[in-house]
Amino acid sequence: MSNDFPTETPAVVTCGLPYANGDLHVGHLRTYVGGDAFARALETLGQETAYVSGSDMHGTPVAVNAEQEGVEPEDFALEWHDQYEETFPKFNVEFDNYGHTHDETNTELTQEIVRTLDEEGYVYEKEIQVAYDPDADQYLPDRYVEGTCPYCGEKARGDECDEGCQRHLEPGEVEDPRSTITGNDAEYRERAHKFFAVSEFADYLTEFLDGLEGTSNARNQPRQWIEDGLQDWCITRDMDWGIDYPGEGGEDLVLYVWVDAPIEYIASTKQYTERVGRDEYDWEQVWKDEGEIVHIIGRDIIQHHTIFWPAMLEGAGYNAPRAVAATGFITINGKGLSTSRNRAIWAKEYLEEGFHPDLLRYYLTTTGGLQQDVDFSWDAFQEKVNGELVGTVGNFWYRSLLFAYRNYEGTPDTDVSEDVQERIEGAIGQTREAVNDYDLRELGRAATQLAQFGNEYIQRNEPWKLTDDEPERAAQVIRDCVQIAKAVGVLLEPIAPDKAQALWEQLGEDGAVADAHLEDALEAPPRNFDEPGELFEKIEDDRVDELNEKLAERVAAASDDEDDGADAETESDDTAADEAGSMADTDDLEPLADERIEFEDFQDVDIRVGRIESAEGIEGADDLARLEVDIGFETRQVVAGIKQLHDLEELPGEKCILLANMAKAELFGVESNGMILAAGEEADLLTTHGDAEVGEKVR
RNA sequence: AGCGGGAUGGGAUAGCCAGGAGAUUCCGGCGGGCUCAUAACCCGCAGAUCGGUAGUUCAAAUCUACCUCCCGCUACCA
Repeated sequence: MSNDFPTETPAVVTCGLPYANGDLHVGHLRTYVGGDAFARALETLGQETAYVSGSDMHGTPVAVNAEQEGVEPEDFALEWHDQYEETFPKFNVEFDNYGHTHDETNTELTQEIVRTLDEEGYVYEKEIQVAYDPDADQYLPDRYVEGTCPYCGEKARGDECDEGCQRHLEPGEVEDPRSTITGNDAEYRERAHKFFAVSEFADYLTEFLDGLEGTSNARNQPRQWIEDGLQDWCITRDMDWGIDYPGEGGEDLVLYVWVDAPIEYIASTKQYTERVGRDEYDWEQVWKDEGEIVHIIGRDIIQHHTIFWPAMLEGAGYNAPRAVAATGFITINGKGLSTSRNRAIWAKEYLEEGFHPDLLRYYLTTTGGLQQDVDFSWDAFQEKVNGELVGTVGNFWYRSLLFAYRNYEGTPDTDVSEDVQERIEGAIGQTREAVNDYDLRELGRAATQLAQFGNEYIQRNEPWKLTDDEPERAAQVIRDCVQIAKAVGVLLEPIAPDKAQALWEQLGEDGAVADAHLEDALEAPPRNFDEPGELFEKIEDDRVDELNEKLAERVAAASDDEDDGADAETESDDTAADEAGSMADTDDLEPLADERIEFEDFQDVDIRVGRIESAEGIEGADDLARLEVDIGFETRQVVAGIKQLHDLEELPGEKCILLANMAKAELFGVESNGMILAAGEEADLLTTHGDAEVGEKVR
């Protein structure tokens, strides 16, 4: 789009709604901080911008969890909503409006939009099979039901095949349905539901994606869906919790959560207008007339924002989004973030450790590209903070301002040199480009590289040597440095607003650096300012060790809990089995096979003598071990479920029996090329007791 | 099975969409400088078959095809 930011028309930046169902962690923060930084950067460019979001209150998980806690869904969700609203400002994530999907604005707007879609002929009614629990006398939407995936045959939830092919499942698709509430077998009943004719938008969406800005994954991923043929979308559910379906024939239906959730973007903007006035910001102009809509989301909800949502907007006569920027996930120490295993850095925890929010903001926005998955570790965090924020930015700020203060009581009374002026202009250009590329890392780099230039500049010119003999040149150098310091502050504000503001105040500037525009980076700072202080503090090694230990302990404790839980469930069985095993009670043995096979059949099986070369556990798997087995001709990598049953260190050197022509398989991402033979629950390894050589066939 | 992301000097990353002298930045190593500054900062050096193979091209890290390996989501059954 040639229509670069800043545009004549106002912009709205949104970020994916946090689902009111659990604590916030760094994975969430990456999206909200990213959106916040982007919105701030737009404003620095002089773009009229609103940054809005809200809590996602509806849907079955909230209803289910509320039920388990014995509270009303609304109260349950509101509690989380309140917590989110409190937490965001602590990370300097400042929404112009933060609402929730259950409030009046969103409820009304959602119903209005659905009504419009209906009137425009995009909504139709269809009888579908809905799972129904006859004992509990209720219908079972989405995750209230589980069963078998019709596509791959795996166990699946009502709304998606979570364990198998990952397909999104429409209501009525799951086979062998069972109620998750009662565990009862469910039956399918005919039930009239409302459908949104997404399929009619295929051509529109293809064109829409061609012009969509943001990250490439958001543009490419949905194309596959369109090529495969779009399915119409069931937009109603048999539930109490949600927004009532507004049209005829759906009196006891509520809207599917993904209908009203994105509409909160509009509703939240509307609330903002209602608060500040239409002259200040006009939500209708942005959403209906002309405006720049930018969605910052996690990469797990791309389809909703690039298929369903733009189709809804188009069908209801609203503007299409200009950009969808989808962030990658966060891993912790190289492993997947797991809330159930407590392998996560929680928002609350980070704050309790006493770290400044801007440090995490900087880390999350400048480590890796926006759509890249990013690893978080306290070591990397320390390295980035100490190296870039303390060493480069903080140090430059401090040495420049301190020198200026001591020798000139502020900004030396002279003009900025041409070279430095140009260098700052270059950084401004770099920033402008970064924003238009939705590249937050580059945004940060524009600032830190300028600070680095400042360090080189002061070093090269050595003003401390000039003050006596060449006072004018010294003043010039410091004048330049103070200007660079100020420019770095303006450029860094979107990412580290608090620290930038602190610098602003040290420079004796009035007002807020957040209100400054890029051009202000070239305006002279006040003539006088007070003695500056250090704005960034080093993180010591001891501190990092401590944090790593805490994290490790926590993760260990969580997996212990899990094991305990599992043990508790099966403990009696295990004990019984152990005793039975030693007594070889035939009642516990698998019955002998009745069917006989021919010798030819046995010939199909290629069993060899092997020697285990190495054995190591597989990360993340409790039982699986990766073995390298020498079978004479070659060494095979085999995955075996023996990790907990054997001392892996003792295995290398042991002979074993290996089924060599077993089909290859991949377990936990590790290829298994063969199968080790073992007996019984304890996986007692089969071996030879004579001098059979490695590679010899067993017959 | 599947889907997505990745493979670039010791480690971590950029560049790839819009091909053009074998490449960015950070950390680490080695050597030097400076002392205004938070043992900080500045300069220099070492180090790479840009995962593999084939192809398109005058030219490929960059495009195409295939392959190998890694990581995440799902799976503990080999």
